[in-house]
Amino acid sequence: MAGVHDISSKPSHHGKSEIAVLKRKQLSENQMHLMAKALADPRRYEMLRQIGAKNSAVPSAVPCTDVHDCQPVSAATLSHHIKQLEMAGLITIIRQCKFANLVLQRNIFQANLDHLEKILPQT
Amino acid sequence: MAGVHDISSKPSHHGKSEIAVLKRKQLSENQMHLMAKALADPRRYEMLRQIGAKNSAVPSAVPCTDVHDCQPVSAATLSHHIKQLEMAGLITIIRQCKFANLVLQRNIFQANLDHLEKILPQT
DNA sequence: CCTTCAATTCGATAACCATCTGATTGATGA
DNA sequence: TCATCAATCAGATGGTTATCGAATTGAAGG
Repeated sequence: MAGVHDISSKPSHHGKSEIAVLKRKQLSENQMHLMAKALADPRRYEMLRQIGAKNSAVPSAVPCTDVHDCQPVSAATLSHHIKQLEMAGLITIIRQCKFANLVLQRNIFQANLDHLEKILPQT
Repeated sequence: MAGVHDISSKPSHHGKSEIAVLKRKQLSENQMHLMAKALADPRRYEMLRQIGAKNSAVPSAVPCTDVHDCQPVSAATLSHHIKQLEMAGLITIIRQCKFANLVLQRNIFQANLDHLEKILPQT
């Protein structure tokens, strides 16, 4: 039932660049949707804030265990949320043997915000 | 289970202005959360786009029926989504007897985006 | 080798929510 | 007055997902 009311129709004469633009647009729409879903959960929102917070020794790489210490959930649940954040492109995971370190992808985050602003025409 | 891991604790010596700031902060956090949830549903996202789209006769007031024509859902479902968008502060409803007209609240929308950007420190 | 510990995976459960149908309200016009 | 139509409400249902415990993997350290 998703996409039933698409714009579609307009079958022909796309130049290659037009198609590329469409694909990129759809990609960012999808990214947007993933980010919105990610931020819609209070726990993930909090986690993302922590990961993005400027603090401590290493700039911009937060140990997974630090995040766990701040969130009263099981390791399984935490892992689940981290996967969602990663799939949304909002964080990357740097693995050092046993440990996972989380990095906020500010460029993606910002790109999605910029994309959202364009909902407002003639700002 | 929501809010279990709050910042809280720190019982004393708040100046009045400090409290006001806290309240405002919490308000915008709540607004943020409502907006994220609103945008996380593809249908609501599409509706908001349409309401925000610059078009047609009246600038910035879209008849509810126009939105319904673009969304293959029942009137009840549409009403539900409109309520969510309104509760998130993203639209206001102007009623003219039988009809409802929807207006995107660009200032609220923009304010939430600005608030979100602050997740990224030292941009 | 065995233990420990961080992280992931699996299956189950409960809560949430988008959606529907049907009933209701309130305004319009014949 | 009655039929119509936009919008909302009430209740039910199905799908999605946040959460858990238990089992698994993989890397260190004794």
